[in-house]
Amino acid sequence: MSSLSAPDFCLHHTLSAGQTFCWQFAPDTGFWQGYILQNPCRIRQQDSSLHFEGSVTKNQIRDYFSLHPAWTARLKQLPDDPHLNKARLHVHGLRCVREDWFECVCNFICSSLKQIPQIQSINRELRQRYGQALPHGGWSFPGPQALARLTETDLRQCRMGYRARHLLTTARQIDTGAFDWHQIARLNTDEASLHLQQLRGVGPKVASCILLYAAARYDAFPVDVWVQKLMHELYFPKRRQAPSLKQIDKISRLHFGPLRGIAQLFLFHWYRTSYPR
DNA sequence: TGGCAGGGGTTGA
DNA sequence: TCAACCCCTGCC
Repeated sequence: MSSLSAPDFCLHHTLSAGQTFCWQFAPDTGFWQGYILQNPCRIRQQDSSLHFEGSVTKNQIRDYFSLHPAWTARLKQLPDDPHLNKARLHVHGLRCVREDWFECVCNFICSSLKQIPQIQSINRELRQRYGQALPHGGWSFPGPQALARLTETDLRQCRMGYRARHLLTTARQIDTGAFDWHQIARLNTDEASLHLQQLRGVGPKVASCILLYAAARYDAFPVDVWVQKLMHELYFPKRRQAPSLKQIDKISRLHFGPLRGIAQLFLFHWYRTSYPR
């Protein structure tokens, strides 16, 4: 068992915030079991220390959980907003993960009209059916090439329903080179979002999630029904109708600035788990 | 036990 | 703008 210091970090908030779907919590041992860059590992937090075992390195853990001083510095740049301040207090230690990009694409294509446990189940099925057994246990997440070889019927066995067609087309778009992930680095976030939306099953919401959780684009602002609800309730309580997606996009830029994605992360997780109703 | 509504979007008409 | 898309869960 190895350890590393992780002050101002909460493993539990970070892994239950709907950013990543390859982790499972074992309440009896207090360990989270999952994968970092195809490395199976078990991690437990005790105060400000992380104890872990598996084939993962300390630096991989630091990169995955954004355990860098830059993160703390970034938080200081968030606006002084009463709701956001409350959210930051309630879900203190929540950080943005840095997920593998292809796994992130697949997770969020499968996330439409699905709840977290179902997305986790699809991730497990994809690994066990179409990944490879890893030397230290567990299964790799299949790459685009492996998925592109499959049929829609194969993918439907992972209980993803109509999303199978989307996932298969996307895997083939990537495998044939019709879509190039590395383009993202050369584009600003709005352009990168449009680039991602060339992939089948990727709309504005899924594209923003991919940019935020796999490309560390902290100005990406995913708007789902929860964010729409919280923006309405917290920021426009007098309006009868919920603000439109376009209005929320505009307001979030003005109100939260270039780190609006981090603001979204805190508000979303707080609203879903601790917001008093 | 079974029927029904609804859910963390996207597509295509 | 809106129905259709699958499957799972919670509720009655």
